[in-house]
Amino acid sequence: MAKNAPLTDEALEHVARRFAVLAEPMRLRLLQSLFAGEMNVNSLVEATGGTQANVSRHLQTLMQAHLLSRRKEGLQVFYAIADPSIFKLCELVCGSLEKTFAKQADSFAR
Amino acid sequence: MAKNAPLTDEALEHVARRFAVLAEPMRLRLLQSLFAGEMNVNSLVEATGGTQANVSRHLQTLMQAHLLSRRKEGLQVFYAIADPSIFKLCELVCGSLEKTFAKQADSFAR
DNA sequence: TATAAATATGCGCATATACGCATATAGTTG
DNA sequence: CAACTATATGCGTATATGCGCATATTTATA
Repeated sequence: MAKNAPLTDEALEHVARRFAVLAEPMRLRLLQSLFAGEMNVNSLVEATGGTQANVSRHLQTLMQAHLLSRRKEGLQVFYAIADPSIFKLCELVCGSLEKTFAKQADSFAR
Repeated sequence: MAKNAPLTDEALEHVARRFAVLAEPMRLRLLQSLFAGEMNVNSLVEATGGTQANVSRHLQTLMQAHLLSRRKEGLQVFYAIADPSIFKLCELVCGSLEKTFAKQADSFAR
């Protein structure tokens, strides 16, 4: 996307969709919990403080975006991060936000 | 965000907001146009095919997210990318999507 | 000062989606 | 098969936001 040929409209929509999937605090919370390794739904419900229905729905959204993998074991379903680019994405955004806030703090300090 | 302490709710909302700003095709189109260097609003209107009002609004959104810088010169206003993390973010997402689609194509091919 | 050009903004509508509630489905165990 | 557990889903509502249209604002120029 950088210096390469401009993306087609369809490609841009895919990129936008990927960002949209990451644009919900609850989904970020789920991903953050899964950073430590795979977890079943109930554990994620406890870890995030969400309702079971809502957590299940968000997990489905993350699955459809190919960001998670799903494994059934008896009654339980275990989810895990399937797309390692998530780690760097979050790191990049956090780093950028830190810089921005540091600048703002700085401009107040002097 | 990776192995570090979990982010606070407030921090998560900021991260989500950053992703949300990137979750619109028109804004991605604007950023893509600006990858080549700073441009004024009218040029961006032509480059993206959007209306002047809509382009102006999206530029404001990108400004509020601290992703762009703004420079006035007479009647014109020039915008430029102010946060270089955008480049890597887009590269990461594009790379990840390419892999996903390649896998899907592969699973059909055999 | 009047006019024109470039950009920004107020407003209304249409659409997307997050959430809560209830319920359905799948799998286990008695 | 009945009861129970874990997870998924249908439905309605509230909210957010993208867009078009008209208009306001800013700045240059005659």
